[in-house]
Amino acid sequence: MVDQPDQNGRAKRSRSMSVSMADIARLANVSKPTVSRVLNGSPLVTEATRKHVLAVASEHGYAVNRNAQKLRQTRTDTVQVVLDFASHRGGRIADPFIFELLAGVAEALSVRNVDLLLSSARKGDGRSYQDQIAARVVDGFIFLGQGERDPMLRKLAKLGVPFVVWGAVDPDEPYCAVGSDNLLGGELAGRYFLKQGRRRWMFIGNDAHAEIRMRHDGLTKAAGDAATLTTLTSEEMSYVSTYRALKDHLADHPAPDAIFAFSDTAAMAAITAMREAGHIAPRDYSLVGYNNIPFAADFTPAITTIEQETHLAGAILVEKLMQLIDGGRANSTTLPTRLIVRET
Amino acid sequence: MVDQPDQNGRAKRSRSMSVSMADIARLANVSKPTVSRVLNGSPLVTEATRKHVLAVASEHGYAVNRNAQKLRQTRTDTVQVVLDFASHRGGRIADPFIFELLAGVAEALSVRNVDLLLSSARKGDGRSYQDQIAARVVDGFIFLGQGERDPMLRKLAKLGVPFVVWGAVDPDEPYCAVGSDNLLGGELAGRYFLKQGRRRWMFIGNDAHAEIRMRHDGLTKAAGDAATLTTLTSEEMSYVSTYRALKDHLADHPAPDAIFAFSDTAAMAAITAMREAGHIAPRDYSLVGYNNIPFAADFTPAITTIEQETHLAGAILVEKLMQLIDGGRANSTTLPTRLIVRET
DNA sequence: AACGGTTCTGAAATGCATTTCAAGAGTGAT
DNA sequence: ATCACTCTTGAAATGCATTTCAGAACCGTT
Repeated sequence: MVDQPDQNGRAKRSRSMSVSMADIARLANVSKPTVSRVLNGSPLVTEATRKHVLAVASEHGYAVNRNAQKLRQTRTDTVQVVLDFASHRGGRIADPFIFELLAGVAEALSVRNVDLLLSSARKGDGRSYQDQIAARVVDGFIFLGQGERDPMLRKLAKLGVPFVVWGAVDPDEPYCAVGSDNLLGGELAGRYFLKQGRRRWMFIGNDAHAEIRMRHDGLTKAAGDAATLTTLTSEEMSYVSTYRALKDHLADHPAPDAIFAFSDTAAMAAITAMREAGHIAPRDYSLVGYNNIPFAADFTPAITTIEQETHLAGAILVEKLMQLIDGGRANSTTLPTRLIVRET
Repeated sequence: MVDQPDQNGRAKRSRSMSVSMADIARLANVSKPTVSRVLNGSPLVTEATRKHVLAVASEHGYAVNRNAQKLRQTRTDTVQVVLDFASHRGGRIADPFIFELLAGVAEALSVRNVDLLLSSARKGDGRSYQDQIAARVVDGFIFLGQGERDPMLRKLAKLGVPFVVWGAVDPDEPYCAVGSDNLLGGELAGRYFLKQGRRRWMFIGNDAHAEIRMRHDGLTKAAGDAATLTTLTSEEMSYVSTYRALKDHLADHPAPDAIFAFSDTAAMAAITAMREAGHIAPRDYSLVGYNNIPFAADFTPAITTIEQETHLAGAILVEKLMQLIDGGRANSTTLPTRLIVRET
């Protein structure tokens, strides 16, 4: 029934190579339904038959053909995770944050025995996502780190495609988004600055991204009348561009005594630029980064930062998506953030 | 035939919701085979029928049921990428290197229209991988960043499961591995040191990993009689443990005038530890890291490092795997590495 | 011994697309 | 008008597991 693979790591694929449920049924002297029931843990079979069938199946290395199975069932038990690799490829990956999020999602799916189909964000109009559902490839989608693709997502939501998004939470959007409480993140940074007695704050980040804008808003809220706030923005916001922008700024402006950077990478750039202008943290200014990337703790000085709980985030994203797939509804949520105080 | 999804992002799932090829055939007044031929670009159909069928299909948002399709065909056009998330989860992710590799693989698969099933490395004996093949879920595997799982891989190879591995290339192993030319990497670092006139070298890394051992070997080879070589090892080799180990070492040993670190992260730790002992690069010593992580260029001082071509690596891994899946053979290859000279 | 009630098992229908093989339609040649 | 061909098209078989429904086997009752 099954051909022997040869030594060279290469299986001969004769026509009837694979074992089917019918084969197992025949070999075990039972019928297909019985085999099916055994394999699916149905309580309707006798312990004796169960053991016997299991033995035969295992002896022949039989595994249920998942395609036939999925063809018959409504569920595919597969979720597609859409990642924006492209934005990373050229400019390399700035933050390992998305990777951690992916790990969290992968773990949560694995616990539920759901497969993870990974794909890169397509240029697309969303039609390809619809097709994936129609083709019964996946039950739903998790979008990670899409910057600004709202129109497509809105359309997808209208079509009834089950999906969840990691990103800014906006109650007006018709889909379920999960994201850190960015407003709180900004506030936490602000309160920390107040406690340190800082009064001339700077925010580094590009408000074009909803998530970053909210961090900015949180900081503004915390500032109130107690502090002044300047903003440093550049299009790209990589390490290098942040460094340059800050250097330029310091050339003809007074230095801030507190900096809140939208990412730890930007925070490191800020520290370097400030040091070169003679300003040392925490002596001359306080600084808070974002994401708590592994290296933030190792940097000299160790960076005070806002942590987003990636593991929890993955679990919640998956939970919400499953609710949608089960035909329920799921509303957006923000996840708590936490200030991790280090040297800066 | 198709129900309207309602406003709430939630499709009603009535029994006969989905459109099948038979439906399209009926609606287009042709037979199933004709629809199938149209959708698969067969040249056997008239241009007129082709257009008509395509129009009907698109009008009804029809997409071929991939499960039925895969059930019929021998190929699944899906590859499983196995990643060692677990090693990252607890201790967070040290290097973004694996992520870049993943991006390279994802891109290469996407070009070939092959789906990517992402999974975390299981404790497993390899049985689960065999089952994935038997269950016709995937055609083969790509293992990324497995440290030491050779016995399992050897077994898998003997079973004829198509797979490729990113890692140390050992011609004695019965499977196809793709990896950087670590020996060359070590040599490049050594030659660089020689050119700088350095004579008292240090290698930082744990030889338990085959890849790292080869970098060590390459360095040793370059040293020849021209330089002395000490080795600094710790079990874990994170930033912190590397930093501590080097600090301890410097307390009662003379400082090296050249350091080759197995990773850029370790290189940063080394720079910090050395600086605190009063040794500044490149004034007092030369340093070469590994992987060219994005931050290596941004660090102060900018780190000289060895680059592994992740994008190319992804493409090669995929190419080799496809050869195996097509029933051919594939032998292991090493990919060129490149020294990127920066400040250190 | 006969009946009602449980348990367990199997035959057949079902989900959907691909492929083989044969037949139909159309063209040109004789 | 007929034969030989080439193009297109369709009926039916196939791949495999799940589910429904009916039947078999067995138990305890009366």
